[in-house]
Amino acid sequence: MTLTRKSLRQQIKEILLTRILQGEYQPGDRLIELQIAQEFGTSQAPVRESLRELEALGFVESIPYRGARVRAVSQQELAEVYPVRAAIEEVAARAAAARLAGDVSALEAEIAAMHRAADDGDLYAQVCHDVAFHRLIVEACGNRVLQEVWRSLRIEARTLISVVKTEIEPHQLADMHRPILEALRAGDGELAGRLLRQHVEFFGELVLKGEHA
Amino acid sequence: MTLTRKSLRQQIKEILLTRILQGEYQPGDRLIELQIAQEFGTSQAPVRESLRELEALGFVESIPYRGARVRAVSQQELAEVYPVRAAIEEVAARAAAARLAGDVSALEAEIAAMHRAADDGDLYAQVCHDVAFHRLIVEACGNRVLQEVWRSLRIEARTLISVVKTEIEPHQLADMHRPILEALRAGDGELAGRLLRQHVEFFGELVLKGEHA
DNA sequence: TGACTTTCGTTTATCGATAATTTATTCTTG
DNA sequence: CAAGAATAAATTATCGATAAACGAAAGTCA
Repeated sequence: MTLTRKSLRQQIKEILLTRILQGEYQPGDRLIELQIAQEFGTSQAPVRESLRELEALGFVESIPYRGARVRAVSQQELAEVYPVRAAIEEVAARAAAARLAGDVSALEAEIAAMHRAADDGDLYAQVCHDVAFHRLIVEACGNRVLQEVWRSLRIEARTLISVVKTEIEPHQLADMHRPILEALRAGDGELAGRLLRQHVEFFGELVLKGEHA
Repeated sequence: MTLTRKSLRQQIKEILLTRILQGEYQPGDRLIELQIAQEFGTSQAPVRESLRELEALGFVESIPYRGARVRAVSQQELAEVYPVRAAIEEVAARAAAARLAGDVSALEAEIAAMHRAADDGDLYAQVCHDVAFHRLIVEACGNRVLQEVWRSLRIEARTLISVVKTEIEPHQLADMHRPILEALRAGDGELAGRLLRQHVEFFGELVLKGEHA
């Protein structure tokens, strides 16, 4: 009788992903199938499938017969995400304005949480709530394809890197979300979209500037 | 000595994908691992991995212990692709205008090919060149992330469905691309982006209208 | 010495078989 | 006859072992 509800593949994938996101595995580190299998007391097969999934998600890259490594996210790639994000979040905001019907309480809560995190000097929490704010808008838009694309950008994993490299006053960062929220409250999707696009593009430019550091 | 250069997994994946795209496997059809393995004379493992990849690509969906099926693309999903496509192709066109430096010969060739296909009444070829036109712009933009997202929309697989359901005169369809080309030739990214966005949105609306059919 | 070949250890890719799970079917039992 | 338990059939998930490919190190010959 197993206590586990999920498949081994799923469990292993999640553990590996956690390790990658938390930096336990560094970019470039090799992920050797049998070695990992041994650690978890499983056979090679589920580990192999996990790695393939992580490869599809873009966290790992592998070469035939040479194995898998943690993928390094280049500064260029990081910067390239922003124009795409800006464009699809604009679309999301336009659609979200109508569907939210002025109910922006969840967004309000995220801004408040950002301020709390800023007070505590908890950078990680601040990033989480920042991302959550954006995710709420994307999820409110009702377009599944858009949501899937947004998720595929893996913004959680990348934003953290960006923020660390930029130098913005945390409370100011939180307040930058307020005009977007107000536009959504007013049901003005056109405005909300434009503001959100500019907001995201602004950070894209910050990343570009940080490139010389 | 094997004649095959690629891994079994890769080969099987490609064959299965072809069958799905060509409609040999219909949406909802079950893909049974051992059955496929037997057909190709391999073991279950490479088939299984192929199915997992196709699942990640969105062509197949699977439920634990219940197997994989060819994924059905709903009309809704089809319609939802267009706003996303419109947004990212707009970004692509803006960037492409600068990088093409007025060299639109490849685009010109695709429009010509569309007309030839229209003359031949070859709908499939027409769709291919239509998609190729858009792909050329996306590839010219230089943003790898954007390209990856565009590919993930699997426009080849979906456009075919759309076109079949719409009733546009083929030559007219081809000519609709010309203003975009001219804007790119003139290096006016802003205009090219706007035109391309409208162009894609136009088809999105066609799909919506066809929904009642 | 230096380019080429061979050998060896490591790791992935594939295999064949078994365990686990689901669905359908048959068998109770009231 | 219907509801539920037990069983059977089909299929996926996992295993342990083997084959194939790669990279590095040792060996060979001019």
